[in-house]
Amino acid sequence: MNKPHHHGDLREALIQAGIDILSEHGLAALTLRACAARAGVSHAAPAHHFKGLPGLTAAICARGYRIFSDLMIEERDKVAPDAFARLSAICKGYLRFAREHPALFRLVFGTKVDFCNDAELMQNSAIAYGILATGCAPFATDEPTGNRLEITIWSLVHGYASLMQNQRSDAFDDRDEALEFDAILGDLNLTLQRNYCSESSREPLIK
Amino acid sequence: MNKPHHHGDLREALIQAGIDILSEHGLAALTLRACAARAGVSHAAPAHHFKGLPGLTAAICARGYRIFSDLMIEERDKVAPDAFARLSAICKGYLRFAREHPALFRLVFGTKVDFCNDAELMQNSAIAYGILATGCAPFATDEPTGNRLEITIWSLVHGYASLMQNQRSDAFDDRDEALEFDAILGDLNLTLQRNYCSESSREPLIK
DNA sequence: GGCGTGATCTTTACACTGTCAAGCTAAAGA
DNA sequence: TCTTTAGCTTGACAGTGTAAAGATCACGCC
Repeated sequence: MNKPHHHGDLREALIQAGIDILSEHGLAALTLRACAARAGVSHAAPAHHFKGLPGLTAAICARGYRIFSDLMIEERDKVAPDAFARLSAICKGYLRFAREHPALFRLVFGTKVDFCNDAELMQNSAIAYGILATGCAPFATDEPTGNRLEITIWSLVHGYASLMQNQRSDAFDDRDEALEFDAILGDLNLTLQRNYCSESSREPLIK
Repeated sequence: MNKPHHHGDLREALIQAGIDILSEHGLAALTLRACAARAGVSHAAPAHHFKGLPGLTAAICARGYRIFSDLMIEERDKVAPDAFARLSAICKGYLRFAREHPALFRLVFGTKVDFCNDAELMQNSAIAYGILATGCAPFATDEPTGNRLEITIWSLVHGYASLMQNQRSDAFDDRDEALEFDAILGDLNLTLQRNYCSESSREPLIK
């Protein structure tokens, strides 16, 4: 056999195998052995890089959060420097994650992953939520309700994404989801705070 | 052995076993063999009543939806005959389901259950969502946006319940969730529709 | 180049899982 | 009473994750 004994970058290959398997075969197909086989190693090899299946799962989730963040950033960077447009775009990215990566979405948000033992997962999760929080910030007051607005929007987009993805009701049939969610966001009648109004007017000058 | 060969009501016992196992040991402990053992039968006995593990899972979900509906109805029936109070109470029941039955919540909303082959599951699901829809109805206009309001509230309460249950962010630490969600619902500034105003004033006369 | 060490993998074994099929038990109906 | 059918048990098997022993090999030192 001319296959080297040492893979070279097995940890990364296993994570990517997991992402691919989720994408092609769904959540039920994500097993340690499937990932190992796909990476071209024996079924017990992953044990060196991860603390069992839970460890691999956490690492795939951490990667999932990065993909999630990238989609939100991608959508946000497509729109004009307008606070509402930006928030709307970030939510669009959120919905894209659910739609384009259904199994990964379900893994990330539906499984009981042990956060405390994975620094990368905690970091990537915080980054992802931070993107949404910055999208909400222009509309948040300095009062205690400021945090409530963030919870509201987060609950809204997360709930919508979950229900949309489940497609468990006629209510979600045949819809342009991004368009509808935009309308829902509009229904909230979000009010820009005063300090953010002045920043908005300054931005064209910078560019 | 004085144990009868025929259990007598095995289907029901297996479903209840599943509910108990979820409650006591969490979602990962829900196996065919665990349910069979708990019901006092061999591991292959459930195959006569359910189409494998997916069939048992679907039946447990159907039961889960009933528990879900009961909680929403229970909370709704505690409050005054006021449209907003009723909607708020229904949402409180929704959040109670997530908090009091975390594993069941995750099973019902997080697993890919095959709906098309289980009439009871479809029916119970429709009943549950119907309760929420009736809570929204007094605030829905006859315009196409009427359905949007239902989606909005549904997304909101579902997202909030999911995130609260996951407890993945400091944003959800140390909170009275029912109180907060009430405030969030209040933030929406829902407007009663005209026909419902007249019904409200008629109700005391009926009683 | 040889040797030692540690990292990285393979192999083997085992227990748990769901499913299948044959066989057993017993309840219901003729 | 006999036959049929429902309802279960038993045994087998393949797939799963984990543990432990063993093999391979990369690297550094002499």
